[in-house]
Amino acid sequence: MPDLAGGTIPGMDGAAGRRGRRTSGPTLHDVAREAGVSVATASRAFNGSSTRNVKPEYISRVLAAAERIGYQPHLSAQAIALGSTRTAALVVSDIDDPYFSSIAAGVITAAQAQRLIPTVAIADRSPDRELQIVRTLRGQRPRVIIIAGSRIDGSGTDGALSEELEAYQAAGGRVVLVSQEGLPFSTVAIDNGGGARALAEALVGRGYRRFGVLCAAPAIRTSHDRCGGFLAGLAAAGVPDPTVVETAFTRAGGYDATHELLRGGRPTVDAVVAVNDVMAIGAMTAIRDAGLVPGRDVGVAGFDDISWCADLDPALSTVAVPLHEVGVTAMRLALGDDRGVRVVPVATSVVLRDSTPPR
Amino acid sequence: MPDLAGGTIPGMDGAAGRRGRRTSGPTLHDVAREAGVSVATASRAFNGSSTRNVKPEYISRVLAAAERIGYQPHLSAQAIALGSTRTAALVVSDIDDPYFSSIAAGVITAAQAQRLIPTVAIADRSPDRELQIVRTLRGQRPRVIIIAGSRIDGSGTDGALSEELEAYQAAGGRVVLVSQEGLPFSTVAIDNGGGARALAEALVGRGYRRFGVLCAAPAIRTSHDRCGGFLAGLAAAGVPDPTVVETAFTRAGGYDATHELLRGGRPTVDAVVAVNDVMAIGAMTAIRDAGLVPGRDVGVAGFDDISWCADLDPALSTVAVPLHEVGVTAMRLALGDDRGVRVVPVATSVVLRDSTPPR
DNA sequence: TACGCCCTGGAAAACGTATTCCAACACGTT
DNA sequence: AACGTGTTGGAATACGTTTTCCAGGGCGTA
Repeated sequence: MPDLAGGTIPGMDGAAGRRGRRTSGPTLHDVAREAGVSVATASRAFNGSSTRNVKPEYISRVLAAAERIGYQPHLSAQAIALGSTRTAALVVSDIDDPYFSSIAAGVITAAQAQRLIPTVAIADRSPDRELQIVRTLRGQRPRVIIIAGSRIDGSGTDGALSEELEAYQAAGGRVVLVSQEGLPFSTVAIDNGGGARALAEALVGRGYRRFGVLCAAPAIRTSHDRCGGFLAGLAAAGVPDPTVVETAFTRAGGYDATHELLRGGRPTVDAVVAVNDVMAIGAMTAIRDAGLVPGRDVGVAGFDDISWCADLDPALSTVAVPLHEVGVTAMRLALGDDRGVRVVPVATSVVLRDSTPPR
Repeated sequence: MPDLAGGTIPGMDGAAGRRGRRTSGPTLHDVAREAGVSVATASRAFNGSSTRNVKPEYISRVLAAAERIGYQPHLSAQAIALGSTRTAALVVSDIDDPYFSSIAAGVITAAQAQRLIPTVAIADRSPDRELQIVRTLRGQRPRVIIIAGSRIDGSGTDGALSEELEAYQAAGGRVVLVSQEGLPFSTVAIDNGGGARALAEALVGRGYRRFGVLCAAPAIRTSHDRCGGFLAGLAAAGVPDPTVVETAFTRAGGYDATHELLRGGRPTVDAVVAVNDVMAIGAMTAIRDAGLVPGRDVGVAGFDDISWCADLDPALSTVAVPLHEVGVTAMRLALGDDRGVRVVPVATSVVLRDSTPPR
């Protein structure tokens, strides 16, 4: 097919590429030609190379030409030439969960502030998926990879994941984990244990004694830590062992477990405490469906302080985690000069509202 | 500033690249060498080029070599060679808002299913920011750009935005807008007007007559359409004109406006209807803060049916929008064969719950 | 046995940008 | 006026991949 030279059908393909290749948009060559300078000069005009000056007149001429033909530098080409991209990868379990979307908001905002392009992947709460994602992520050559999942201990993929991340780091990448201490990478460590412990003390202080604790599979680190902290707090306060129910780490899990807990008709617990807010919200609905009034008949508390806790009725008692800040911190940690593993603690604070009135 | 190359101290950089350039990870060359074949063959071994076969033995040898040295193809380099990337860009106003995070979940999931890399940008509800984002997005050369913002009419940037997107499309990109009819691009059109109209009829059917309508600035298209639809529905039902209050398109806006509306002590309206759920949630809280009971004293309704509507007390009446599906549809539309502008309608449906009991 | 064809591997070019190296030039000093 | 120095533009090369083009080998047919 020696069609080239556009001789065939000169209509249609207008600005299309030299060799029939569908080239997308004007290139630096085009700008240079338009401005009457060399590509080298054009390139320098944009990102004024250190150690080199380009005559102001040329700069403005190049900039004008670029503006005129609508040039935008090809980021992939830059990445190739420079040897490093300007993308930052974020892996979350489920972007539709307010816990993750708040963290994501922080990460993305921080990334944009650094002129980085944030990419986000959803792992669907599956360690296998997470591993697979990280693997393909490496092809992207992002500057940083931030993983805000629910670390699952002993999931079998941990070794492979570490290995993958290790290789990524060896190639110059930066890894930051959110709330997943235990793997050998920099981490934003949410004080889950301490917060849960403080919550236990606060609730005992308000007169609660018989607790139903809703936690997820013990392999889910976050749940494990929160649950453990809460139990420790109870023990320290000399309160008898609570009823611990294991369920899914979701709103539905909270609903189901509470439904089960309340089966007998009259409640056997003073309060239901869930390891996160969405579970607690499910619990509140289950309490209502059982014909009881959350807060009055059964106290309810969660964890995270997602944004609409205060808009519930009764407003939900919880442990506040500065999620947005967690995201920003993760990004800052990833971009910091400090190579090597660092753990940045993030404090949590108990917020008592009407869902756990004094009793 | 970029770390002025460790070139001075020759120690340190171990596995670094040939010319001191900080090369990230093994390349196809390395794989080829390791497998004892040429780069061409190695490349073909991975993505078995059409019109070419490579001997099975070589394929497995290459794959084994790649596995051994932990090779991942450099996506930027592929993008350069192929002339097109595998990224899909999503622009949202605020990822922390459940409306957008649900749509984002749909878009991202659909993108991943197509092995595309989703990038997301946050426009912070600012048209200027949005324009700026789209501009820099073009440098990314994404296959598709999906914009789920709150189109703001007459914001002054509309022309420039269209121009930018037009240029992007001309270069082979695909643009899809979510719920922003009016611009000359393919759109997933949420039936805001129809849904609002149906809501009006349903509420009138339940006995409500005096409405307080909370909408945002008329320039915000979504708000405008919903508000207009609701008023039309009321008019059609022969109900007297409601009190329309203009406020911010957020939870705080809903709260403030309702607070104002209820100032006189005894409510002058039967129901408060907000143009989205987060505003309605703010309204419910304001109603409570005024010493009234939402649902019983004042009906409340929203729009979107974000996930926790049913967990509120009273459960929030609203107009359901299949947000996840909207995201998926946007992606499908973007990837479809069909060039040219298409508008895919998405139906909405009224969901009456306890926040608007029969009156 | 010779010819031609299909098949497959390798060398080289291309993608768009940044940068190194070289040449040309202006300017100040002697 | 000659020389050195500092500055600036342009050609060429590199980045990692895909793809084209070319050459060599195996095989069937005449």
